[in-house]
Amino acid sequence: MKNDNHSSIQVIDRAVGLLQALAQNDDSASLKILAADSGLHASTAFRILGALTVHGLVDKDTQGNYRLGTRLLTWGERVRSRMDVRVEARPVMEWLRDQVQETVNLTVREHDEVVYVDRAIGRRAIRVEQVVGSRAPLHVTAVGKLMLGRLGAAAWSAYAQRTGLPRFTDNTLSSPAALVQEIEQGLRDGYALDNEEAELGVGCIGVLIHDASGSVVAGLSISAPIERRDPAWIPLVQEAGRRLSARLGYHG
Amino acid sequence: MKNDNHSSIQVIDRAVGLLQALAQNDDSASLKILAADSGLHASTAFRILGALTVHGLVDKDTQGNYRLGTRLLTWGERVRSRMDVRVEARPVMEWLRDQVQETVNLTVREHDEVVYVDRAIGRRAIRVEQVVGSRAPLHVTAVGKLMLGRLGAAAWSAYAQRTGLPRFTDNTLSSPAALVQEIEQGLRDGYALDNEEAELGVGCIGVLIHDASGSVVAGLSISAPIERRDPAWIPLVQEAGRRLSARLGYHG
DNA sequence: TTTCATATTTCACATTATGAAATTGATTGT
DNA sequence: ACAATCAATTTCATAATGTGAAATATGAAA
Repeated sequence: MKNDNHSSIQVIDRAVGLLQALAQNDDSASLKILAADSGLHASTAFRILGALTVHGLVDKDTQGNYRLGTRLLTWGERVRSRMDVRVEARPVMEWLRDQVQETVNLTVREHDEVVYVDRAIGRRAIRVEQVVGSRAPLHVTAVGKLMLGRLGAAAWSAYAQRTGLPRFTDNTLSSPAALVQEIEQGLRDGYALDNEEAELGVGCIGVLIHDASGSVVAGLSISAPIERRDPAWIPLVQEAGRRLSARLGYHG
Repeated sequence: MKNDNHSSIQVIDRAVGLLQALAQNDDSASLKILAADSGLHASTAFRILGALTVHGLVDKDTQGNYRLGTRLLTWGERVRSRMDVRVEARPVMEWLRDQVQETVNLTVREHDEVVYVDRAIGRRAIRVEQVVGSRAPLHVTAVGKLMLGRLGAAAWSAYAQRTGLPRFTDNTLSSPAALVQEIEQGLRDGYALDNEEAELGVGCIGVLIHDASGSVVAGLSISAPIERRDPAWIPLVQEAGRRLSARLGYHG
């Protein structure tokens, strides 16, 4: 390590320096200029720029000059929508909650689990409430099955193997075949249900939320005592999902 | 190099892998999960994430988990506005050209020069035309002096030393003191002039264009035969600059 | 065709990044 | 309150990587 800052890695410092130099020019820049701006030997700059290009952080224009690559747009959008999603979701969640008088949850996926990040609590005395910050495995939640669905078939089987699909109730989908069927159905329908799979007595209707780049950034769901859950709410959840995705710039 | 792809640098591949893992989780992620997703040893992931954090590509939330950092938002915005600026500029340039019947130019800065990237040609038979793709030194153009101005005082003197401020006409500002005075005036006024400094007989009025993050992304200017240039056009150029910046998301 | 500037490739080796092990800190269970 | 467990962080010997100087290739200009 070349300095007291023990969080320094020379190649990363150099790569970021090159990206900064690209960000400071308003158009594309030649290898010579980038090497000069970053203080690097041209062959070093050349190789680092090549590695960044392979990953889409840099690309080359038609004259062979370098510029910032579109991967940064994608990641930048992830940062923006992370900042936006809770703020944008609040009025939509309250709208949906007021339509059906039940709790509305906002979740995000973290690896094999959904994490409850916000909620609009239902107005009835007997209601479902999830603790913000709490988690549930993907396969036992409506939105978690959709999130898993969007990761692709290889991810479904890897998830099933990794977790063993533990049962939470008699209704939990515990075989890979049943899970795959449910996921495929949910992707087709554009919504999914939790039929007392996580907890007896609790039923959910969930949809996915997309950002401007089309990526899934969250899940939105109604949770209610199973006897009150009403299939008539499905279009309302889907409408809320569309509204929130649109607020995040998704127009797919 | 570990594979045939000669554009590979291991640390960059690893850093990008970690950033991708962060992008795929919808919320922040722990070190353990990131190491597992990326196949890296925890101490290796720890150091790489630390280096990325120093540069703002990653940050840690209040629970100590990692997430994509705001520098990516900034760079992503640079990519977006590069894509947008020419498209958004076209109607504004045509509007401005129609107001004054003279050529309107769009430029970007590349190191010590402005590059002409688009134009709306004036309608009079005798008119100023710059070739798209051609360049001029910053100090002899209206917008170039403003662009240099926004880089800060240290950059002004470095530029003067590096280039020697070559004279193009008797009107070129060739002393550092004269250039500094002109730059400061332009930053105060919110526009700058080229008084036959690049070419005898040609006068310009220019303003800077900003993107949503407040960065300068381009310059916009009218170029006319000096005897036709009219100070009454200054508010029109400023209005065109505001319109174009607003279209790019700037609200400052 | 020749010249020149920039981009790209090669390679010996100096320096960096690595991973295994140890240590520290936080959380959970008793 | 204390012990156990787990994740994060630090240390350090060294293997492997990234480096820069030199050579070569390429394309534009004269």
